[in-house]
Amino acid sequence: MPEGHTIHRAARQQNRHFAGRVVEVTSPQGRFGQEAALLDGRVLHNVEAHGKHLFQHWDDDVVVHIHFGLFGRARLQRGPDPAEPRDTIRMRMRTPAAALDLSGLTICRLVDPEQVARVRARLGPDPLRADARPEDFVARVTRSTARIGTLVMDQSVIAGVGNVYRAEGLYLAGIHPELPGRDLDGDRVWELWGIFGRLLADGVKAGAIRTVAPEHRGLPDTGPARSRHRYVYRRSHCRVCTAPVQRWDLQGRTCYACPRCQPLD
DNA sequence: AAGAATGTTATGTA
DNA sequence: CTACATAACATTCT
Repeated sequence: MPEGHTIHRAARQQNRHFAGRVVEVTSPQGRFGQEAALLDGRVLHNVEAHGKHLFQHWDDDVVVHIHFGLFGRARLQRGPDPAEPRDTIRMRMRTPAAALDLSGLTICRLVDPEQVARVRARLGPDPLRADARPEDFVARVTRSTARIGTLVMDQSVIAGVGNVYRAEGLYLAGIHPELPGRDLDGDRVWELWGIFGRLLADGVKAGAIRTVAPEHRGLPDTGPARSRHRYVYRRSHCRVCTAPVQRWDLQGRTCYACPRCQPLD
């Protein structure tokens, strides 16, 4: 589930329900061990997202670094008596008003501010952050011989884009994933940045990835219901021109493109 | 009910 | 130094 929009949404949700409060932290199966005990009863100050990374800032400069990986999920329950945690829960945060269960995480560790800086130094600009420098993205792309389809998935090039946004963003830009970055005009790369920014912001708002523009929603759609809100991702036919969608492996991930709307030139 | 999936890193190769 | 393949790890859904 998680691309950048999910992580920023989680940060927003945690700030809304837990920031500024004393939080009970538990690790039901002991999967977050003594570290949960260390956090338990502290005040959570602020939660921040950079790309797909989440940083919880607790009292005394204690920071929890979280990464959702492919399977990570955050489930919120309102009210004073949440259901029993299921056995995959890594960390449960709780106040009298709400409980949040985190599962499937690939990273969940205590770090200090220097380690936070080290992680963030490896991340490229995040279109959802005010401090993003889009020119860094444009420069990296236009200088690289790597294919644009692999560049936009590289978190040091742009932070927050995953496999769905890759497929849909490149589709909207009319760029074929196999094109080398350096073959693209700077203008088109700026445009691509804008598209990712808009898609990610929409994703945060909607809590789901829905990329189809209003003018395309009325088109007849033969695709399965689950891909109704997509142009090419996991579709057999292009949402707009109905050409068969190409599907192939790129760096171990399935890549999708419409050969007609995304010409290879 | 096996298999695929909105992810990253470490390691080896050319 | 760059690019890319592979394996390992995480869990849920169909």
